[in-house]
Amino acid sequence: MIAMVDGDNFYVSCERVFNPRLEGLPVGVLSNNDGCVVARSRELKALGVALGAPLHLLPPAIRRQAVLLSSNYALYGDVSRRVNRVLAEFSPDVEPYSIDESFVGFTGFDPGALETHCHRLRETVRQWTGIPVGVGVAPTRVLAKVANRLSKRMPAYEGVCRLDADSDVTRRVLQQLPVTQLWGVARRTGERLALMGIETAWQLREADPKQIRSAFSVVLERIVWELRGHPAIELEDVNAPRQRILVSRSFGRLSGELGDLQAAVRQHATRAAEKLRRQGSLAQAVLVFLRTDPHRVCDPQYTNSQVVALEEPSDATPALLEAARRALAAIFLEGHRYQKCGVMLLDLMDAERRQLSLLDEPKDAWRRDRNRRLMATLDRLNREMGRDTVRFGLPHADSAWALRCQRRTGRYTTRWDELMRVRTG
DNA sequence: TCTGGGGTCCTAGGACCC
DNA sequence: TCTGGGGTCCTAGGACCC
Repeated sequence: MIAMVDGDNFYVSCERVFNPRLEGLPVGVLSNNDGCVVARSRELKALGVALGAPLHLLPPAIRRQAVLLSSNYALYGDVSRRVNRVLAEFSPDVEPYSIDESFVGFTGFDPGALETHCHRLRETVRQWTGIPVGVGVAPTRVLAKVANRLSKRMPAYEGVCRLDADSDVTRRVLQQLPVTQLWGVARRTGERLALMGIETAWQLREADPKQIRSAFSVVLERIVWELRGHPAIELEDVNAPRQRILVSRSFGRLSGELGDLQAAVRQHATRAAEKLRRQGSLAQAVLVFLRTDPHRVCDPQYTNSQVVALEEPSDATPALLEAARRALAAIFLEGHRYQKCGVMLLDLMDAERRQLSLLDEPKDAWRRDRNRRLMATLDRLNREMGRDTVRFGLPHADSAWALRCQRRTGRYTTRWDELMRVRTG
């Protein structure tokens, strides 16, 4: 059996841990740039605010009534790690899946005692971290997701719901569940399934896996097997190195200035390089993209991207910055007002397994070693003394591309200075 | 005025090879 | 009228996730 554990309104719950006055109030957390609502407390949901609702389209009455906060990912990430440490007390097999969800394997545990065990798990997470979680237990991940959903919607379960593969309860649940509510089935697939007369999770479960595979894909076939209680989905290790690294942001306001774009691309490439070194990889190519604002239908639209290959695989910020600069120069057009740009690092490889070239000369090895030590020193300074203590190039003051996040609460668990605001603020 | 960011996997189809 | 066959690799794009 496997459990899916996930935080109730996770971002809101994190905020409430550090500000109990938010309990009982309609609270929302906003995306980057304070753009739209990405997490809602139960009270905010009750006011009819949809997930993803743009902030500027919320009725004034709701904006007055609700507490709307900028997102504070440093805080949420830290709380998430704490929750996972608690889960590890209950099983050696914890697989973090996203910032607010983890699978917990219970292979070899006494099936009869599982629910009691999960109730204790849930209470301990609440006590030690302050985060309320729901727990869904089932033989497969897809069913565990369904069970998790039930654990939150049906008060009778008190936060822990178990679904066995062939019980009457499972059948009734799946018969009432629209197929698009399943993990891995979204609108597009739902539309095509409806044409075949498959609208509930139960109907999908009863479909012929081979037929599903040929009409759709192996992905959907696996979901059929999982619904029947046969595990078919393995999770890739979230700690495995990423295969590509993307850093992008919408601008705080639109800009047509090359200088603004260059500054933003520099910043994104710098961040991407830090992520790259943290996971011990080298990049072989850099992609830069930019685009105008698709919501301004009257403005001329332009979107483009360019890949620049590096001369040799690298994790050195200057090499990546230079490639990004050239990529941007290749696609920048005067006369557009840009809304977003980003930098992607591609063809990543393990730094330990660099292919040595026959053409290498001693000075190449020396240069690489010097670069490596320079980057390591820079990362250490920025880690210990604060981000951007040492950086390449200067930031623009009041940059057009800077994020708006005026409603952010303190990063209480990772910044001493901001923790103090709890007491003084 | 104001609409997020960062990922993965799979498939189809083209290029290329012998 | 009929114009090989089989394989690999790569890329773009679709679909999905949180």
